[in-house]
Amino acid sequence: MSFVEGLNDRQKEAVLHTEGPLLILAGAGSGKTRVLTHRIAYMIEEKEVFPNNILAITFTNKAANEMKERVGSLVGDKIEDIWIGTFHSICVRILRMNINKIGYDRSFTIYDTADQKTLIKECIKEQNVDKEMFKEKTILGIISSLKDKMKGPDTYIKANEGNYYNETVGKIYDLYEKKLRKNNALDFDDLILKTIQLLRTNPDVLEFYQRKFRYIFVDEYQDTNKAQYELIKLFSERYKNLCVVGDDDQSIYGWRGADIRNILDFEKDFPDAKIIKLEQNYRSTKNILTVANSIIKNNNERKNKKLWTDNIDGSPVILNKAFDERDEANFVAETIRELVDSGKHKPSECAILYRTNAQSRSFEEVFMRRNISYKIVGGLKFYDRKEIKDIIAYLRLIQNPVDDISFRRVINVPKRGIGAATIEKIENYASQTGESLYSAILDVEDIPGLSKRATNNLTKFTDMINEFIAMKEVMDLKDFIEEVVNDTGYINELEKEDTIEATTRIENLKEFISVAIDFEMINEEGTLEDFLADISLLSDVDNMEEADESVTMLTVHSAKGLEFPVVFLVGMEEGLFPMGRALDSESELEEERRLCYVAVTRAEEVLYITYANLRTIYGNTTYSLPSRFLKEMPRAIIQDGDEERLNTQGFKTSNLSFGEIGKKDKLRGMNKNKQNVSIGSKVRHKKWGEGTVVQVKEKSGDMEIVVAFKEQGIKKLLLSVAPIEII
DNA sequence: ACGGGCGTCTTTTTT
DNA sequence: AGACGCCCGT
Repeated sequence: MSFVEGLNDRQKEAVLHTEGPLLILAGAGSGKTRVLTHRIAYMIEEKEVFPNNILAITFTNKAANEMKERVGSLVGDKIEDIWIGTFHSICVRILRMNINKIGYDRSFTIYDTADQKTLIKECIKEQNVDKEMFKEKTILGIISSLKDKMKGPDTYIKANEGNYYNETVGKIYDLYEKKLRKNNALDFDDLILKTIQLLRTNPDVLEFYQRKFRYIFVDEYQDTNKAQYELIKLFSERYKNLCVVGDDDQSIYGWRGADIRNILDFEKDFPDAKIIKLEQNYRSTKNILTVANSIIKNNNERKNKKLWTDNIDGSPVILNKAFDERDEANFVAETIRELVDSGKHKPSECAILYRTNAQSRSFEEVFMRRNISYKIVGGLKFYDRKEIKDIIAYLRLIQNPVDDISFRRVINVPKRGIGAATIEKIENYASQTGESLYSAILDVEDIPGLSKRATNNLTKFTDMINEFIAMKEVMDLKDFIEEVVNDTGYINELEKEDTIEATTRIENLKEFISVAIDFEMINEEGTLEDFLADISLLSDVDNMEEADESVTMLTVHSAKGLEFPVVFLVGMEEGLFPMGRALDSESELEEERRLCYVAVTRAEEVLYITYANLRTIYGNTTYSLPSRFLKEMPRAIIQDGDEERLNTQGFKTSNLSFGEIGKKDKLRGMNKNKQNVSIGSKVRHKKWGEGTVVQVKEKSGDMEIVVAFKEQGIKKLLLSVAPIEII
């Protein structure tokens, strides 16, 4: 069997180049996964590389599973010995075996964002500082970005001497780290950082993994941050057989610490690196690709690369201007209806891509009303639900009793008469003795000031948890979790509630148990520890079911790596896409542009782009201009779906060229003698009917008027662009 | 221990 | 607009 059959020349070259550093610049839809999987298979089957000498790192579990499946179909059982996983899961695997060497217990807990928040709140409180000035979200953001850059609290404090705010943040950071340590817990960033620390301080461990990972792959290299970069460097130092795959044009996580320089500077960091560009696209039509190319070429910070395809021209990209977000949603719904009724596409082949999650609402409303089934990716995650977090907290406490965050979460859930006053007494005592909360209540008599009742309740609690700790050793996972759900009285309390909400929660818990069953099937030797680590590294896209008959709605970010025959890119307006605050920085604007590029390249056959004239964001209705990115698209292959429809709705439309769309709105109405508006004037609005002006004020060279409409209530309008006339 | 009222915030989120 | 967190009253 040949592993280069059916590949193009560039792809073949990438498969055959197995020794030394290699950068594969893989454009969207250029068959990168195919190259990666074939390259691994080729190495194993033809070059006699041992599977256990291969490490493949991806960013998502989904990508990891896909790779496992595809490589597995080429090499069979040997797949078992290859380390394929996300950065985080690979690190967990290494840490589970070795973290005791840097002073943690191997049963460590992984804290998610919510746990981090709880912890940081505690730190701020303990520092006794003005919490108006030190917002948890801001501080968490600073800490996370420092961690991404591998800067510890000490360096930060030193670098900010004399700066009260920063110094204080540094102290909070320091406290945060100490608390994590004390709870035997690691946050997501720590998984990488502690692995680096482990390798740096233990030469034998480092050598072991360097020898083991003789061949290394990293997918989505453009999204790596400093810490991940350092980790890869450590791993690959010995053999330098490092193959990274990425696309600088698809770097959209800069705001999370992804450093685009990692990919732009690969040749500098790894001399003698070979670079292969994959520019042939197998996914999209020529028309779609032309639009994508003409957008991305406006960026400066990029490698020179241009996608091309042998695919057909396809249908023109269709642009639609809507009146407001409801109108926009109706257009999308109608179009999907037509596509489905005419038998051209299934609902599951259609996706709606937006910039912010909040935009999904208008689509949901319209789709629900029209009975079109849909699913939303993102939003409230399964594992973020209260009942799931509660049960997980129980499991974590059982597994790692020094985890105070989990302790606090469950100590009085369900209610067992242990209130805030009692908890405070425990805390005071524990902070004196320096032990964990759970350890403190094991000797409950030693804690001063507790009531008889509280003491009793606490004893019952420790008896229960201790029993669980003993049980987990002898029971299988699913039975054990069921036991916890029942014996804690959690289900009981929900059943008593007898509300629809409580029933949903019970359903969710059942779902959680079936997650455990699935886990047990895949991991026969899996322990509670493994299970907890596994689920804390899961995301929403991972659980996306395929092949059902509904339209997918998701943010552009979540859509990365996916493809759909029909894509609706919606909300293409200045201030929304690109986002308002990205406008003052060139690099942020470029990231928005890459985001737009990612969106466009998700489409295989048909691409619709829509924008609305009027949009309500945060309860504020404003007029918006079409996105600048629209003006970067070539007029020639874009069909303005606008005209016909607007005419039927009675709106004026003009024949201005595409690049002038922005001006169209400004021009309209300017000659209508609107200057004489004052408080009390009666106006008629195209959509909202008659109203009375109640306020007039100047706003950035324009007049903003506030109008009380008879039916629709109070609206703010910009005089120059609002479709109103004075009556 | 719980609920109501009020102020605040609101981009994206692979782990 | 809507969600969330916090404070205070019961």
